[in-house]
Amino acid sequence: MKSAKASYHHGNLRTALIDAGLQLARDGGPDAVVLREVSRRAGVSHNAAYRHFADRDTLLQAICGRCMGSLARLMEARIAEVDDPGGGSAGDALDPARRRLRATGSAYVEFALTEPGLFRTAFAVPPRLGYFDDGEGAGDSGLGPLELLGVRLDALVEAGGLPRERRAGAELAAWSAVHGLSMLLIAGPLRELAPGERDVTLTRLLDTIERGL
Amino acid sequence: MKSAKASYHHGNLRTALIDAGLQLARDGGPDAVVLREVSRRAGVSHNAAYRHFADRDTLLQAICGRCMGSLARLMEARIAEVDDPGGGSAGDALDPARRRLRATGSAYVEFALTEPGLFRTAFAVPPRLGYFDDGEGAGDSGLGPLELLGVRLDALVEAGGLPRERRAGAELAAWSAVHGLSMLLIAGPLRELAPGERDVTLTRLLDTIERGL
DNA sequence: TGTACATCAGTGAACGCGCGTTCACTGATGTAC
DNA sequence: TGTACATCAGTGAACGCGCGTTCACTGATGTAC
Repeated sequence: MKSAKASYHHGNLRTALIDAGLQLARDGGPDAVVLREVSRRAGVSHNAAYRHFADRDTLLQAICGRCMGSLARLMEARIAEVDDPGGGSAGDALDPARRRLRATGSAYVEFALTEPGLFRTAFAVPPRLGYFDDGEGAGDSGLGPLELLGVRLDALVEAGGLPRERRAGAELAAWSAVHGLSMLLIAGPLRELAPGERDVTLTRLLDTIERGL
Repeated sequence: MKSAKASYHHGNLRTALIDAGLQLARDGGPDAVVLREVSRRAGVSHNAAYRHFADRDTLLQAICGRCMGSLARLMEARIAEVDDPGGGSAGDALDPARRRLRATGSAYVEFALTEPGLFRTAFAVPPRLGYFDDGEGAGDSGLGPLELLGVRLDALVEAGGLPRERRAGAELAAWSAVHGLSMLLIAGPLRELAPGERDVTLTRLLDTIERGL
């Protein structure tokens, strides 16, 4: 029986560093992901991280990917919660398709509001590095937030709720809307909005998008 | 004839500090607004700023206000560029109203793309301080970005292009959409998008919003 | 099975940097008489 | 018009802090024979 903590070689330091960084990001956003503090929390000297990451930016990039993955997973969960009314009448496919699309958007905003630090970090990939470089940023289904949205839009087309010729690029309009609302609510001029007003605003925004698509 | 530069008392240091800070924000965003560097650029020792601002955050707040004002002014300018077709047929009011609304939105995104540092700074008011505390953040008309948008929506209602019962809260849906697109384009996953694709995306987004309102 | 050795993941100390803020001060300005 | 003085906007030095990164190193691990 060997204690992983006591051993000289950590064994899984890379993961431990990312986990520690996630905790910092959760509390303080991307700027709080500080290499020395991350190492401290992983119980390791502050230069050990260089065995696993080229520099601080590369570590942050990995953490950003994990944040994006968390966002994707919440979206997946909320989509899955929308129950299919089952059999029955023919045109019924439209309603669940719409509800799942709405769930996709409101899960996005929910994540931003409940985990603002992680949300901000998801979009804080250092300039010279890329988003989605490795397979990170995806949820359990292997799809990222944008792709999850795409699947919902495809389903809406199938269900007859969205003209096929308007399908192209519909992701970006819908994505922009929920992303913008999230940003305005967590750090922007709408950050003082009362929770009740936030809900009303989100509902109206989803209505507007649904009509506009 | 006295040289303002040579005199011991600066005369207008407050404004000079804000101007210097704006230059830093323009180049590097809100994090680049560093009190010592601001003072250096204003040609003054690094603690002189405390005669005019309580601390760094208060200085940044003032700079944020100026950034928001710049955004408002570009919006005003682009709205003013939409020429009214003048007299003629009755239903003509609708078209310019729509075009001005679109100009409002595309000016917003234009500002974000051409002045990303100022744009990001406009929305970087320090947490404990407020947006729009003083009369800052407004353009030449005295209205801020959100109010300019509101005026355009009112005009659209007058012109018959927006049902009156949907007027309430319409700002926030439209604002969220252009704000989200801006963020995704300047720092988010869409930052690699080619300029041509950006234009297409913006056009589609404005179409979607216009239909959805 | 036991030993020599290469490899690799850690350590400790140091470099160089820049920041925000506070302190006691001083020089310039404007005002009262 | 001239002078004494209060006020105020600056200065220079220092405090305390924390960061990212690099260096030469050492202790643990696994492998070849």
